[in-house]
Amino acid sequence: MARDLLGCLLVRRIPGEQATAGTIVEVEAYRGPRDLACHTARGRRTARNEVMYGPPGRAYVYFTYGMHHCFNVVTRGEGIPEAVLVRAIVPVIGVARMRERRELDPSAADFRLARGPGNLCRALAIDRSLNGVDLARSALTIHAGQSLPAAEVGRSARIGVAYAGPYAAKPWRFYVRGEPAVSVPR
DNA sequence: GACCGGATTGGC
DNA sequence: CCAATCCGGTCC
Repeated sequence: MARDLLGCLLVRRIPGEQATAGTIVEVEAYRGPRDLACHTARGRRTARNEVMYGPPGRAYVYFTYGMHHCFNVVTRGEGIPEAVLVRAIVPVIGVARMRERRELDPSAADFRLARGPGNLCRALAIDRSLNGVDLARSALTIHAGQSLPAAEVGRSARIGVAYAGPYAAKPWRFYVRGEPAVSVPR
């Protein structure tokens, strides 16, 4: 599911504003109770991660480090709490609006607008008000894109999960090779 | 109710 | 390397 999300278009709509959107180029799979890096590790079930236990195709948005949001796609649900973290998109629609939200130096390249999960959420104005929304019909939607040749997909360990013991090294991060919008290790 | 640390980011 | 900044998970 994580691999399949690469190449899809993530669209953010706000009434009275131009839409903003981009192509997904970096994701990570979080594989439920057995995965010590997952918010549902060891069957944890709390108000924060509750939507991971619900139906698939919804947004799981959480707030972290006191200042950043992260956006996930719930992939299994109904008792199987797994999700895919979306870490980067290539800005495609409403690029100027995304730039306004980021307040970056005007000389910064477009590929920096939504590189990294926190930056992506800022660029698309994603916050906890979108936690639980249906990604097929809501202010945040995902649309099929062109499929990627396997040769263009890179894999690595996930970012920022060094605490997860044996699961820290699992190669469950997927990204588009050579794409500058992908966060650090490309 | 206290305490600890985070699926990050950007600056030094 | 480290500060920013606040919420949630955990334990008492």
